[in-house]
Amino acid sequence: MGHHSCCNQQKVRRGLWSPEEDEKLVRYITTHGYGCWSEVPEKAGLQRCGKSCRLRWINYLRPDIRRGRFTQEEEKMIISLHSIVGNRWAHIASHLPGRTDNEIKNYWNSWIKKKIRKPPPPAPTSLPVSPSIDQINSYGPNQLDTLHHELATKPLQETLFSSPCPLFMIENNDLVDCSNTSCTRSDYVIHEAGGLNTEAWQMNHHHEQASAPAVASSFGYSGTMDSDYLPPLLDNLENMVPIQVQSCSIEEEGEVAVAGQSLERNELSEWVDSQRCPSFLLWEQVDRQLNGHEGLPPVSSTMEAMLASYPSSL
DNA sequence: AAGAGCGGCAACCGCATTGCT
DNA sequence: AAGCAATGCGGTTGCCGCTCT
Repeated sequence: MGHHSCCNQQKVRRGLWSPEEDEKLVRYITTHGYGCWSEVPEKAGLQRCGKSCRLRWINYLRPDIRRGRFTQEEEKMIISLHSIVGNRWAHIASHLPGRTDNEIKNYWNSWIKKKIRKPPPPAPTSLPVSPSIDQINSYGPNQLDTLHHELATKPLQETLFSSPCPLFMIENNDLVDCSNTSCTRSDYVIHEAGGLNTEAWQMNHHHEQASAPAVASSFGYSGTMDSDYLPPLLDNLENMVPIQVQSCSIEEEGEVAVAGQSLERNELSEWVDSQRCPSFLLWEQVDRQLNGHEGLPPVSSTMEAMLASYPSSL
C-alpha cells in the first residue's frame, strides 16, 4: 500500500489519465517546456505528482511518439539489441525512434508469453548459432527457456562470440617484436574478420588453437571500459556472421587510426557510432593481447583516460 | 447472455543514480 | 562528506476489452 514519496500529498490523483488532464499537461509542456517535473503539476493545474506527469508525457503525450504495431524491422532490432544488452529497455528504446522503453518492455513480455505458449517444433539437431527471428519464433518452450536463460545470464561477449566466426580479429604481426624498446601500444592494429567467410575463419581458428587461445571466443570483459556503452545496431541477427571490415589502432598520443583513417579525438564517437561492432570489445581485445607482453600497461586504462574526455558521447 | 480467462498496455512502485546545497 | 530532492529505470500491478465456453 505504499505511496511514492512524491505522491504523498492529499488530493493527488492516481490511475488513468482523463482527456482533460492530458490536455492540461500538453498545453503546459508545449508552452513552457519541461525543466522541473515537480513543478509541473501545480503550474499546469494538475492534481498529479510530477513523476506521474513525466511518465504520462514521455510514454504517451509527447509529439514524436510512435504508436501502433511494431514493424518487423523494429521487432528484429529489439531482439538483436536484447540479445546484447538484456532488459535495458531504455537503451533499446533509444535506438528505436518514437518508441518508449515501457512499450518495448510490454511488447517483449507479451511476445515471450506468446512464444512460450507455442507447441514445440520437431527437435533440431542443434541450436542455431545466430538464430533468425523466424528461428526464434519456432523455438519450443524448452529451447526458448534455454535461449532466454543464456541471454539473461551470459555476459555480452559470450552471446556474441558463441558464433563459430569471430566478429573481429587481431592482427598479431606487430606483436612479435616487443623486446624492441621503441615498440609501443600504438603499433598494434586490430583488424576485424572482414572478408572472411565462416569456413575460412574456422580453418584459421583451428590453426590458431594449436599455438594460442582464440581471442575471440574466450576472453571475459572486465567492465573497465564504459559498461553503459550500447553497441551500435546490428541490422539483424543474420548479419552478425561474419561481421564487416573494421580496423583500429591508437596511433599516437591523442590520435586514433580507425578503418584506415586518422581521426581527431572529437571524431571518435561518431566513428564508434557508425560501427556495427561493440567498440569496447575491440579495445578489450587489444588489452588482452598486450597483457601478455611485459612492460606494457593495459590499454584499457589508456583508453579509459582517453574516452573520459568525451563524457557524454561514449 | 453471462462470466471466466486471457492479453495488452498504462500506470505505479521501489530502488538507483544524479545533482545540488 | 552528507543529506536531500529530483529524475531515471526496470519490475510489477491492475484495469479494460476481447474471446471463449
